[in-house]
Amino acid sequence: MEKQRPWKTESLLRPLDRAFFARDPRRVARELLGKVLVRQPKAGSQLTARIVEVEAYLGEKDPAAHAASGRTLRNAVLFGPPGHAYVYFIYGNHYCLNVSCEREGKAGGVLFRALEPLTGIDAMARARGIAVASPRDWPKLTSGPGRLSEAFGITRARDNGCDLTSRDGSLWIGDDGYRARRLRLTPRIGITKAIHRNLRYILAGNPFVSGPKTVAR
DNA sequence: ATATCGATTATCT
DNA sequence: GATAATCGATATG
Repeated sequence: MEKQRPWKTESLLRPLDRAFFARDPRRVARELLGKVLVRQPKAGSQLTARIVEVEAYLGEKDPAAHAASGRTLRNAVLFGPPGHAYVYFIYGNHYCLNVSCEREGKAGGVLFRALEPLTGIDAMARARGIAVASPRDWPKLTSGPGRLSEAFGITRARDNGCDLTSRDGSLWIGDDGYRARRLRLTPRIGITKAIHRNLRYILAGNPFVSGPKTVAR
C-alpha cells in the first residue's frame, strides 16, 4: 500500500514560468516556499514534494555563492537563463539542487534545502536506501539538500542544466494553489562566508525544515 | 540532546 | 594540495 499524504495535487499542478525565476534570488526564494517539486521518471510513478526551506545565493557579489569568483565550467548554469537546474557535487558524496535566477549573464540562484513529501514516498525511501516505518521517519527522506536530491534521484549528469519550467521535463516546479502562511528568514546553513546575512527562507514550524535543533525553525 | 568526526571526489588555487 | 551550500555514525552529558 503506497503511503502518501491526504492531499492529491497532480491534477492541479501548473508549472512556474520563466519570468518567475527572472528576478532577484531573494524574491524567488521567498515565493518558492509552498511550491511543489515534481519528478516524472520515464517509467514509474511521479514524485512530488512541497518546498519548505530554500536559500538565496546572490551571484558574484555574494562571497558564499558558487558564482562569487566568476563563471567556470561548474557554475555556468548560474550565469545562464533563469529557471534551469544547477546541480553540484559536494564532499565527495552528495548532490545539491539549485534553480538559476536573474537573467543570462547575471548569476543568481536558489538552493533547495528541504521538502515535505506528498506523493511517491515509497520510491523516495527506495532511492534513499532507508525504511520509513511511520510518518515520523519521513524527514529522513527530504530534510537536507543532499537527502532531497537522493530521494529525487538528482545527479549532475542527469539534471544539471535542465529546464525546470516545462511540464514535459523529468524535473519541474509546480504551483498547486497552496499559499504559504508563516515565513521566516534566518542565516544560511553550512557556509563559512557571509554567515550574518538572512538568506535562508523557511515555512516556520514545518517539521520537514532541516538543520540542528539549535537553528531557527 | 548536542558535539565531533570520517567519508570521498570534483573543482579550484 | 586544500577545500567544500553534507550526512550519518559514534561519543558524551
